[in-house]
Amino acid sequence: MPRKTHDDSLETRKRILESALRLFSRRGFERTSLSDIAKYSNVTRGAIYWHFENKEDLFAALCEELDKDQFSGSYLYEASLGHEEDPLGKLRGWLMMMIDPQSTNYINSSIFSMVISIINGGSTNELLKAKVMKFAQSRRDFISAVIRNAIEREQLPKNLNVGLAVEHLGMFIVGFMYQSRINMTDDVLKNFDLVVGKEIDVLKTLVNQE
Amino acid sequence: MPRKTHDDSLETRKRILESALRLFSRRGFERTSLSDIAKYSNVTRGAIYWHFENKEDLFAALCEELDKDQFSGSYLYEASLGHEEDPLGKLRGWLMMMIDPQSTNYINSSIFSMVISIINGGSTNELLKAKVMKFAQSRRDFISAVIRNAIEREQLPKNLNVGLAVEHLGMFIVGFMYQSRINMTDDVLKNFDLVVGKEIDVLKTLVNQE
Amino acid sequence: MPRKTHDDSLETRKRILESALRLFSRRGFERTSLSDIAKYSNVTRGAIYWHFENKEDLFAALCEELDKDQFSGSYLYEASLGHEEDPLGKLRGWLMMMIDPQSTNYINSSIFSMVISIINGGSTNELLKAKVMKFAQSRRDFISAVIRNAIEREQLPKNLNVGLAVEHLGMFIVGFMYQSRINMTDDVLKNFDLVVGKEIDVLKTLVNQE
Amino acid sequence: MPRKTHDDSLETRKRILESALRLFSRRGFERTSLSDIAKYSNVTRGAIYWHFENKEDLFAALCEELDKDQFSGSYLYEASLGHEEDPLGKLRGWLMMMIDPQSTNYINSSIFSMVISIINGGSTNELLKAKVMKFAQSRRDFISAVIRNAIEREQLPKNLNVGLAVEHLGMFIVGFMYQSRINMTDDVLKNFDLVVGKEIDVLKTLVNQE
DNA sequence: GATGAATGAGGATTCATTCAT
DNA sequence: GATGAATGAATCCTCATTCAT
Repeated sequence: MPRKTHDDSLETRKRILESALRLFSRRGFERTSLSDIAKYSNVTRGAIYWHFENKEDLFAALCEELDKDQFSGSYLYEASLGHEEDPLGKLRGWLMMMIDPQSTNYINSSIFSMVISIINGGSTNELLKAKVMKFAQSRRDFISAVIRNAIEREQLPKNLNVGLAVEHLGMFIVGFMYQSRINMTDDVLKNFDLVVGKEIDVLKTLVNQE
Repeated sequence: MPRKTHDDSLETRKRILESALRLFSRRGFERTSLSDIAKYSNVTRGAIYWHFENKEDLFAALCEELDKDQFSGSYLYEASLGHEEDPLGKLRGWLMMMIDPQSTNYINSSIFSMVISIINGGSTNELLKAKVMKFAQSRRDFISAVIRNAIEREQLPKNLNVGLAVEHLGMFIVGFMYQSRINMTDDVLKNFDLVVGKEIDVLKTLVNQE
Repeated sequence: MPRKTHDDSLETRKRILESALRLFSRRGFERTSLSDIAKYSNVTRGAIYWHFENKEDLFAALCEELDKDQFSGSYLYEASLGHEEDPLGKLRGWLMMMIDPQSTNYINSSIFSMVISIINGGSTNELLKAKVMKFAQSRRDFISAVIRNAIEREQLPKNLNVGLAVEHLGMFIVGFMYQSRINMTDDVLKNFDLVVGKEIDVLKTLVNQE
Repeated sequence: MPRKTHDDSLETRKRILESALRLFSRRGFERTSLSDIAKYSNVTRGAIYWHFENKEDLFAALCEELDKDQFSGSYLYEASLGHEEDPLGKLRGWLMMMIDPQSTNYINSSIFSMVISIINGGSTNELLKAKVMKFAQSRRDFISAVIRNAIEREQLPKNLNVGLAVEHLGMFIVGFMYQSRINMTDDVLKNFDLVVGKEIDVLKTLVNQE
């Protein structure tokens, strides 16, 4: 039977999004059917279509949602604030959470395989691509703010190539994520603080060349 | 139609594998249908089933094939040979080829999205998973050989944490690959030699900690 | 939201019926969804169900509505009145309006495609069929009255086969309608007065045979 | 199990087309599902998709098929031949067959409701529309040839407005068809030879006006 | 009176797979 | 060795309909 109140409706929508996140990130966009999501959320397929236009739109909405709160309240968010005194330290803390299964950082990361599947996989829906891109871009922007903050606080050199640094961090994050999925040896997990430290060290050296 | 010779048959098989590589790496495993591959290879779907048991088997065969010659004749291959005098230099050269669309390194790299899609995507075919894992492992082994070689030649420190180094390089490669798919800024491409240089610098420091 | 007055309610009902007429006649019964009608009327689907039992009932109501005023105030209506002195002239005028996109005659005509879609399309709702039939019959009755009137006024022969004449006119109207939808050449539109004239000439000859 | 030989395949295709004709003309395009057609032809839905790209393509193929043989061997065909001495007589004979349930003329006629549903119903498939148009045009061409033939044989006046005549006949045919579906009185069926005669009489008068 | 939420049946379409030839 | 035909299950999506509010 239909949900009665507006709140019930929001609750349903939330349940669908949560299921979608879980299943998409577990099995990928293609291998997850709306049926799966419906079952997992205890709603009918029709309900999904009430809240979202189609499967791609659901994904786009998911991206938007994650975009909104992927960093809120996180170390990264704090690191991006102007008054933060140790942005680099916070960034480091945020990176360290990538190996903590409890953290949203950990969960959100898994969404990236979908991002790539959508962008690269030949979806012809330009609107969807745009939203997904925006999601990816948002992370860039956040990191960019943190880096600028760190320059301000003289934790990073003045002549840093900010664009390059942002991208380098992106490679680091994505690279870790994927490797860890395939079959990462314990070596990395055990030495993750070392690895993160090296990444930050490298960041410091990515200055503009004459 | 005339009975095909053994050579013709091999040729067909090769054409199918090539098409599969191209299409899988372009659109992903799920979004590529056997129909697509058949069309692209100018054979019928039936022909694919003559050469391969099913779609997953085709993918596994592809992995095996790539495994065989993904590094043969490449800088990486040379770097792994015992008599190579500058293994680190060759490794560097190999990494640099990741931005060259002509190189097999470039093409093969893109196969990794599939690897992840298979491993992560919930395929229940253990045999397939095993083959795919083996493929991924093979790259590890090769890189491992190179690194040992470099230690031998004193280009890398004796107390290097080899496993960690291998994994770090893996993260670097995969990270670059995926970032470049999403929307990498020119910053990285323009400074790719710098970036590769930093990675090698980091490698040198990944020593076992007391 | 405020409780609507009785007038508001009638207005809503009217809006729905108007939209239904427009959309049904444009796209046909099947291809028009209640959603389409709701959007076009700026009401919700639920509102439609308040006023009508279901889609078929909406259609039936539409037929009844059209039935009521399809001819009121038109030349045909005037032609059917006992005191009309030139019924055949009025009939002619009414037919001429079939090529005038502004006239209701033009619009109502297009409702016939639906009528056929319902009758022919295998609806199992006998009540609906009856209503639709009644609608079609109503036109017959009107035309019949006009023809009798014309006989009275000696514009048509006494021994006219009235049933046949009515049907012949029906064929003429429907035939024109459909042909003009497919791809009628200008020949007909340019010579429409001639064509209408011929139809009336024929009418005059449809007398009972010995 | 799959059909074995090429002939079997043609047989399957034919069965599908026949079922489609029967069901489409009985229930209309929209109300006929591919499932219905599959069941009626004793094949699976998949088989339909082997032979036709989609539902619209099936319809287009049906039109093409009907186009090919809608007039072959009929009176109309004979009437269109240059050596026919009584084209108008044959035309008349062809028209008379519209009330014979056994004749293809009778069956084919019913396809026109679909034609209109497609053309008018908002299909966005331009290719389909073109094919359907071609089907409709083909009838025009045939009738046109007959009329020219009749002029040649001096059965129709030299200064006949051929385009108008063709269209008038079209209106007559379609008009009859639809009226007979709704609820035509016996008056027309009983007097059909009279009605057809009148139509031919009218044809003779559709001359170009000064 | 009307809305918003949800259902569920059914429809078109895709696609891996099978198999007689 | 390879093809063409066919199957059938799964998937996305639409839509009439219901009903608590």
